[in-house]
Amino acid sequence: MPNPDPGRRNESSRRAVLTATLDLLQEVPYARLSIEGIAARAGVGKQTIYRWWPSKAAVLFDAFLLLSETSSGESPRLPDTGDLRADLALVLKATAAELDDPRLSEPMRALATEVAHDEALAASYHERLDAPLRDAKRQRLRSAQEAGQLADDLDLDVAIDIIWGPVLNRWLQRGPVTDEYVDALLDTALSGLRPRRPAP
Amino acid sequence: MPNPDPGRRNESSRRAVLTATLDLLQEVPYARLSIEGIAARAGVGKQTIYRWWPSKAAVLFDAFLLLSETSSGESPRLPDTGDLRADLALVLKATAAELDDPRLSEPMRALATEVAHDEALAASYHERLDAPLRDAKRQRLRSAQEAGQLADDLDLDVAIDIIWGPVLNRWLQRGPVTDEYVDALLDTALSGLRPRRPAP
Amino acid sequence: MPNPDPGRRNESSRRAVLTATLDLLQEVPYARLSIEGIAARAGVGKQTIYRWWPSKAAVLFDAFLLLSETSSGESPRLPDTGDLRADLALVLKATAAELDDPRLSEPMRALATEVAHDEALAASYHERLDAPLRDAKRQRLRSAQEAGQLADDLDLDVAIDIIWGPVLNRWLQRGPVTDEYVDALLDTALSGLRPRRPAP
Amino acid sequence: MPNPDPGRRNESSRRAVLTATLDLLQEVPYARLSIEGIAARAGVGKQTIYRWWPSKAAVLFDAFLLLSETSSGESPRLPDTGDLRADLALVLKATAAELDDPRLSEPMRALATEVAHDEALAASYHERLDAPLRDAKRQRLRSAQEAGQLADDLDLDVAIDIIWGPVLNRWLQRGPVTDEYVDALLDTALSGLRPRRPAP
DNA sequence: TGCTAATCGAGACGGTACGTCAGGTCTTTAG
DNA sequence: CTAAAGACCTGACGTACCGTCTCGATTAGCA
Repeated sequence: MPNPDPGRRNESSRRAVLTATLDLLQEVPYARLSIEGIAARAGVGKQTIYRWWPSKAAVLFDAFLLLSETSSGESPRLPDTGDLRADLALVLKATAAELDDPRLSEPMRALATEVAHDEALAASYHERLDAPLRDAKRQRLRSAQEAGQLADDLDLDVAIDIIWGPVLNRWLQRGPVTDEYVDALLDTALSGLRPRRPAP
Repeated sequence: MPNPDPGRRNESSRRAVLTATLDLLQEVPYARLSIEGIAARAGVGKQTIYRWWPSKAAVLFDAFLLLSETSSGESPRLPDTGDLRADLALVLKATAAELDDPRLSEPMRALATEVAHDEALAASYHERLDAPLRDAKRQRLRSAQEAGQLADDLDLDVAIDIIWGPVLNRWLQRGPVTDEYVDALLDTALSGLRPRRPAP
Repeated sequence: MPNPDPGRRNESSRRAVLTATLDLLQEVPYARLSIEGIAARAGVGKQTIYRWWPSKAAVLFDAFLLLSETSSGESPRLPDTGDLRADLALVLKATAAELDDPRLSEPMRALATEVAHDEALAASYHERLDAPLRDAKRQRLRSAQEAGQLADDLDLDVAIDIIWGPVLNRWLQRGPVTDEYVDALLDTALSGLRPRRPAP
Repeated sequence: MPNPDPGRRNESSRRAVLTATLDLLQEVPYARLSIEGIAARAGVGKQTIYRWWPSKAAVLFDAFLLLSETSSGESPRLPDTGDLRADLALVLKATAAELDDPRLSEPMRALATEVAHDEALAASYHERLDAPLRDAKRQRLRSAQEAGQLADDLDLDVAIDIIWGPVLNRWLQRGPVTDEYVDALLDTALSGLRPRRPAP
């Protein structure tokens, strides 16, 4: 059941709106993205947008959802070669690359900032976008934990924050997220800030 | 000389604009903050705002600067009792408290999201707001490092990101930043994700 | 057979539309009367209206027709007591009263102004509504003429215009149509503007 | 003092709006005349119209006023050759010609129908447009009355209605207003409907 | 009496215009 | 010369209706 909405909603209009949104985000900054502009580009009446989405942010969210579903399978998984450090580096560097690609990063930036201002959108974001990803990350970490590569008493959600939080935060503050940064981050996070005890 | 602008700029108008901005942010979400609204509240002509600030974000930035200067001294310092863990917990929990107080968090949220979208503003932000804070943090960590409480080869900037990044990220995504979270984060970050003692 | 339309037209829907139109005209000014509003009030699909009427004005016209048929018999007649002056005063004062009653005057005003703008509607108006009334008026005047109360060479249609034209015109321009006005009008029209007896 | 409005109203914008209104009325029926269209044609922001006029009808009224001031002097007068019948015929036929010229008749029709629906506009209409004309008509009739060409006890306002009412009414109902009609009307109105007493 | 085609209520759709808000520029008046 | 005030053109907002177009679900005539 791809269409959760009742009524006689026109699927092709829905797609037109979402793709128009994504297209426009490549051309104008999010602040200049207007419902009117989306409707015009999509060849759709404004009312059709207002009928099905409560806000510009909601359109953006669905557009981003469309993008995510297209780019990846339904339930994402992290690679698991047995080498946690390598797997995480791979994923983080891929993420960093996405964050550099305007096709993904512009909608993402817009979504991130809208989430910061909109409680309801934040709930949707966590439920539909963040949770599946976080599950995949947790699963990979648990696998490593079971292999003895992570501390037994490690809080995996905190661990996820320690690995991904700095990257996202740096990106949002428009700092460069280089491969070197990822490597340094992973080394530091995995080993911890304190001195390791020298082997006796 | 806190006023870098030459000419016969009217300081009382400047203050009126900035305080009006902060006041309004307590009443309306940032998206609905308008130049007209600020001018009206400040009892100032619109042109006076356009004359001295290039954008709404710039006004916001100066307003936030005013707020920071008021709340703390010019060069902030982190407490240094010798107990790094305790000092960091104190600071992070204080930060978490500020992030819960709308008087600070609303302008902060607005600034953070504007920074994400505006390269020029991001530069100002890093230079005028982030850098001094980061210096203070780095200094505290260096002190700990010299006391042997942190690894000798630790990259202090990465360490700062690992400590503060998760908190800011979580806050921006509207997750609760509790004292428990801060404690768990600090424990995990300081010790690292890997087991301290590899199984023999 | 009052229903000239062939096919399987639903008479109850027709009535519902027309009475909804009349009802709404008591509540909102004609300019704000909408097809959607009529359909909703009538409990009828919009298409049903568009199927059977070419325009909002056509609906109004039929609604007015319904009103006229209800209030009077099919072929109206003017009273004929032999006293022309009295009969005309009676009729004109009754008309003035109707023009003061929103139940009739609102649809009437709407119809009159639509007629002014719509050639086709004007034709229908003259054929279906005005002609029968004018016939009745002409008949009454002819009766008076035959009784020697009106000039032999009088153009009855012009006479009708001289009697009813000022009243309708005054009403449309929102001037008060009082009994006194009717009396003065009749006296003046019947006697003419010129002095009856030229000075010797 | 041609500009009764306070503030810094831009006279050229005012003129542009009014002439655009008149121009558009030559191209589209009044019902299709939109504020948006006027603003676009006049090269003016919509807000400028909404700032100075309360409704589309008010714009129309001012436009018509402009037209009237242009076509005639400030205080209009009716010709007075001493021959009342001839003077009235001249004026009425000129009026009939105007009513046939779309340049005047379209705004006039629109104004007449708006007046029918809008009490406030009707007041303005009577004060600013109807009254001066009616004064001129009354003055001409009084002159005739003093010359003994009209009955001494004639109510001049009723007389005006009897002469002009039928013409306006016929025009609004889209009947043809021919010279023959005017002649018949004048003859009948001046002499009255009743038989004249034969000279003894 | 059952078939089938038109009609029905409902309402989504691409549009146009509404009347309002704000953006950023410009002009006017006062100090 | 600056500042408050606010008119101006522009563009987007979110809403109301337009007239057209599907949708099942009656429902009425003919077969």
